[in-house]
Amino acid sequence: MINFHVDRSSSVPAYAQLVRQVREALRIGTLRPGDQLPTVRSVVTSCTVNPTTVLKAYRELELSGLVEARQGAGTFVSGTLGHADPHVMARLRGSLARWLGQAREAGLEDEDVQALLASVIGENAALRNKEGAA
Amino acid sequence: MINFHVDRSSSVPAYAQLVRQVREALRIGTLRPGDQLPTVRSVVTSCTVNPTTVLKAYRELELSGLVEARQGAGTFVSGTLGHADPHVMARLRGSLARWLGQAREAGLEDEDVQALLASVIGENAALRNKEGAA
Amino acid sequence: MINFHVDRSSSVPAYAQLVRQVREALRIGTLRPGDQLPTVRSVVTSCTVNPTTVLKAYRELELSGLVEARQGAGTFVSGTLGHADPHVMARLRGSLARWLGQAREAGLEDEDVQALLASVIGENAALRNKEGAA
Amino acid sequence: MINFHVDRSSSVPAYAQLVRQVREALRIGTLRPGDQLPTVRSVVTSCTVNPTTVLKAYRELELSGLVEARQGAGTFVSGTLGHADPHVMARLRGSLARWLGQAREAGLEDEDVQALLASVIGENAALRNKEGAA
DNA sequence: GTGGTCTAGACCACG
DNA sequence: GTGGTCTAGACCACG
Repeated sequence: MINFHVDRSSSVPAYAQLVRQVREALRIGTLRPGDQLPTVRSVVTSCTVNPTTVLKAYRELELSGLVEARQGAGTFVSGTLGHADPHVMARLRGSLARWLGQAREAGLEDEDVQALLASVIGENAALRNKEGAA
Repeated sequence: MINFHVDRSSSVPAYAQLVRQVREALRIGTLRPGDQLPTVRSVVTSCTVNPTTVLKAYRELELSGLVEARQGAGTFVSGTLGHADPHVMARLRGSLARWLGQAREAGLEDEDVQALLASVIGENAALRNKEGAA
Repeated sequence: MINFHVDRSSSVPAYAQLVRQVREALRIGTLRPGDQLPTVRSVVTSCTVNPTTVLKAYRELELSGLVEARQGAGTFVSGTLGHADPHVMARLRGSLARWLGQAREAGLEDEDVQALLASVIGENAALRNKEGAA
Repeated sequence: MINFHVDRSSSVPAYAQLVRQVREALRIGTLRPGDQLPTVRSVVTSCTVNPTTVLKAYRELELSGLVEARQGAGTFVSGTLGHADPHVMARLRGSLARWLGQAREAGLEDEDVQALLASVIGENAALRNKEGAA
């Protein structure tokens, strides 16, 4: 079962952090259709947030068709995100982990690594736009 | 000069997006001490945000010692973030770009890629915590 | 609870006056960790300022670690300033009050008294600098 | 001749800092009618401010009748503030300096001392208001 | 022309 | 009800 964590000092709203964590888990396959999400009550105690915050996150996930609340039973994953082959995913994950190891050895911090990926993705998008226009 | 963009549909507040973009540019070396940030008014027109939103972002950067506002003159980078050797940074960027190429070929979307990195970073941190405790 | 007052004719910005009053209250022990600050809305009505002005003050105090805003709950003192023994503080306060009485009898106004203290502090600092250099 | 200093990190505008310093010097007798203020040019270089900032301060002092600009000659003190006997003033200054010595020994910082005076003055004012009303 | 303060007021996040 | 973000826009401080 997914293990939520909420960073109160972040400028991202708490409910959005929960939504993002579910989406990420769906992307990397940690969460699959049929899996149960933590109960609202358990998130309230583990993350010290208000029930309405959790409800807002779950409602947003439900509206995008990713989860389904079953009265009295709990909230369950009902959709998927990303469709890559799990084996390919595992391979890519491995090579990315190796890359991260090198980055760490070179002294890069988490924020450096994230900035680098953001930059490479952005550059990539710019390139494709150009090609698309050409 | 850095080129801001604000995604209004994001749950990340506009001012926080600006802050993050400056921090990322400092991380990857696109922005260096002495460089001028866009004037408040230019960001207002280019990103169609309110002056106070830009000022809030610039003020937060100033309080963390990264930029310096000189009244009547502009806002200038005055600090650094991340201290990796630019050559090493360039090499790592290159290998990450190649990895991204493979990921794209395998059908991964931006959100997949970001989720993967977040997951690998998290796993890595957990490992190091364990080692630290041992 | 601290009672703010804002002097609109002062050249000190309203938000800075609020910040200063909190800092002074922390110094003299009127405000202690755990105490709640007035709600943003109550300051708005009592001092007839704008919510953003109060928020700016509270945010600055929060960034310097002196208070903590809990959304939906209020803003609370979370830090301290000055560490003098309350008893010593009370004694010094008493002798200063007596001194002020004499000053008033001699016809000194508030501004005279403040100027005198500023001057004595400055002289004192100059002396210590000299000693430090010697 | 008065020696200006401008704290750029203060929230008090630069021009207001200059005005305040002249007023304080008049209060404590450091500056007397007939004394010359520094030339605009010299303040510009010593405090690295813009000529217009100095001019604004001098103009404000002139409007309140405290100084007089003589074309081609300079700016001169033409008024007074506070009317205490210099000998009394010197005596009060001495006792305040002794009090400050005790405060310093007790570990109080500048900000503590200023907060204490502000508090004692405020209390005093409250008392007099009550008496006035009675 | 550049940054900074502030108002009046809408609307959101959270408890 | 509490803090937080944001807009539209006036006006000030400074170079």
